[in-house]
Amino acid sequence: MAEPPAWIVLGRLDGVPAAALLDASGQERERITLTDEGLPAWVAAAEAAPAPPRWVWSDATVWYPRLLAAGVRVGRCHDLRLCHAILRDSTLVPAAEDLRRATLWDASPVADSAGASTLFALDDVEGSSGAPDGLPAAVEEFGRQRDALTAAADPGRLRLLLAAESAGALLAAELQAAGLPWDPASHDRILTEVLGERPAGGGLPARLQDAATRVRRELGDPGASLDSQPKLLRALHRAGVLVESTSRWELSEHDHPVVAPLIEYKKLSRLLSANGWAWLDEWVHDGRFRPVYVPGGVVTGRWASSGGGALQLPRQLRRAVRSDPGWLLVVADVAQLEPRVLAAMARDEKLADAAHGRDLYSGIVDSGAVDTRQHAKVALLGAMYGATTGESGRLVPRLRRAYPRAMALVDDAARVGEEGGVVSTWLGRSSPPPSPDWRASQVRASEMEASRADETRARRSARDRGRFTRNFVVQGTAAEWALAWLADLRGRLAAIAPVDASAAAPRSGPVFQAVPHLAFFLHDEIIVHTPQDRVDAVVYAVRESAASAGRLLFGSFPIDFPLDLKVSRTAEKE
DNA sequence: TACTGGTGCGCG
DNA sequence: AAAGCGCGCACCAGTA
Repeated sequence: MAEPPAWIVLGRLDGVPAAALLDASGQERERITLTDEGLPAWVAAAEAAPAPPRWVWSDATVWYPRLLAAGVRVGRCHDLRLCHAILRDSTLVPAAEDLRRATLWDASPVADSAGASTLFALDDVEGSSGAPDGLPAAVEEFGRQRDALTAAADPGRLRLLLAAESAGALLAAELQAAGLPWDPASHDRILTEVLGERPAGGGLPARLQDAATRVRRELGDPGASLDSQPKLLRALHRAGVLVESTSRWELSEHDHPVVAPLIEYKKLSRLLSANGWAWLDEWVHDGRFRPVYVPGGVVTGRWASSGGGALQLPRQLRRAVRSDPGWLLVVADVAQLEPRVLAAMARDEKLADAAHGRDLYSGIVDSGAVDTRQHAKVALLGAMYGATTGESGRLVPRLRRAYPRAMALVDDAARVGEEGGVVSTWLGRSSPPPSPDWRASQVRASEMEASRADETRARRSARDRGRFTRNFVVQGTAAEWALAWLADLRGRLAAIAPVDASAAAPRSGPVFQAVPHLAFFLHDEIIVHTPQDRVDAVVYAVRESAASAGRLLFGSFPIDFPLDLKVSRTAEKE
C-alpha cells in the first residue's frame, strides 16, 4: 500500500503469525503471512519506518516477550485484552453490548510451560472468530473497540487511557526482560547480619533460634509452637498474656517479658520466610530480580504482581538493589500522589494551593485547617479511605470545612457506591457493579419482614462498598497519572543515545544493555538503571515526564507533582 | 493429597 | 487491634 499503515494487527492464521495492515480510518489494506522465525525481523523493519505503526495484538504477554528476547523493541501498541476490559465496563461507552458479548476477551492469560502467556481458546464462545490470538478475532475485536470509542461520551479521555494502559503492557514486559539489578552478596550480608549465618542443614539461623528460645523460656513452655497462631495464642493465655490476637499491635500494648522476644522472633521469621535465602535462590538469577508484573491487575487500574512479591520489597532489602559497575540508579517517587490527584480532579484550588511546591501536609497546616503535619496526614488519609472513628474520623470534618470541593468529590463517590452505583476515574475507568449477593442483601433489608440482623448486615456492606468507591476514584486516577508518567518517560529514555559495547550491561538483555531503561515500578515510584554518562539526561527525562503527565491529565489546572529523586548505586531510602 | 479460609505482615 | 483503601505471600488448620 502506498501510505504506511497506521495500525498493524498481529495474529495467527493457520498456525503461523500474520499481519493485517490498516490505514488511518481502520480499513484493512493488506494481509501478510509471516513465520515465527521471521516475525521479529519483520516487526523491526516496520518499527524502523519514519512513522512506525501502532501494533495491535491480543495480549502483550503473548507477543512481546518473544520480540524482546530477539532484540526487538516496539514504540506503541494497542493491547486488546486490557482495552477490552476498560471499554466493556466504562460508563463513558454508551453501548457496550457487543463488547460484553465477546467474552473470549475476558479470559485471563495463563503462562505456558515456556513461561510465555497464552489465552484460553474457547471454541464455543459466541461472537468470536476462534482463539483471541487468531488474526480474524483480533481484527474483529479491534473494530468493536474502535466503534465503542467513536460512540463514547468523551473519546479523548478514553483514548488517552487506552494508550496509557497499552504502554503499561509494553513496559511490564520490558521491566521483566531488563530486570532489577540485584546483588546477591549484599542480600546475603543483610540476611547474615540480621538472622545469623545461613544454616547448612535444616535448622534455623542462630539469631532466629535464639529469639525462639527466649520466647519459650518466657512462656515457660519449652515446646511452644510459635508459628501456629491458635497454639501461640493459647500459650500466651497460659502465660497470662490475655490478648485476642497475636498481632504485633496488640502484643506491644502488653507489659510482659515475652513481648519483646516474640516481636523480634516474628520480625526475623518474616524476613526469612518472605525474602530469605530460598527467595534469593528462586528469584534472583544472573544479578537480576525479574518479577512478573500484571498491568491492570487491580480493579482500580493499579498493577498487581505475581510471584516474587515485587510489590512488597521490604525497605530492609533495598541495599541489595545495586547498579552494575559503571551504571547508576535513578530512584524517584511522587510525594503524596493521591491527594494531589484529588485536588486536581475536584478542581479544588485551595487544596492545590496547599500542595503547591512543597509538602502538602505542611501546606494544610499552614492554611490553618489542622494544627500538626501528622494530623493533616491522618485526616487526609481518613477522608480518602472513609475513616469514621478514632483520631482520623474526628479530624475529617475540619478538612471538609477547609476543602469542600475535594471532600465533596470523595463523599459523592462514597454515596454512589453505597446506593449500588458505579463510579469512574478521571480518564473513564469504571468501578465494577455490585455483586448479585450485595444487591440481594440490600433488597432483603428493605423488605417489611426484614430482621434487625438483615438491616445491620446490609447497612454494613453498603458502607463497605462506599469506602471502596470513595477510594476507587482517587486510587484509580493516581494509577492513571502514574501510567502517563511511565509512558512518557519510556519514550524519552528510548530517545537517549546508547553507550558503546564496552560500557554495556549485558545482563539487562539484548534490548536494554546499552541504554538507560526502567528497572522497577511500584504505584508511585520508579527506578531507572542507566549508564553513568547518561545520568543527567535521565534525571531531566524523569522530571519532564512527571510534569508532562500532570498537563496531559489535568491541562492547565495549577497542580504540581514534585518528585523525591535520588541518584545512587543502591535503591536505599534515607 | 489438594483445596480453601483465616491470620499476620510486607508494600503503596 | 487497628481506626480506614488496594494488593501478594507464607503459614497453619480444617476439609474434601
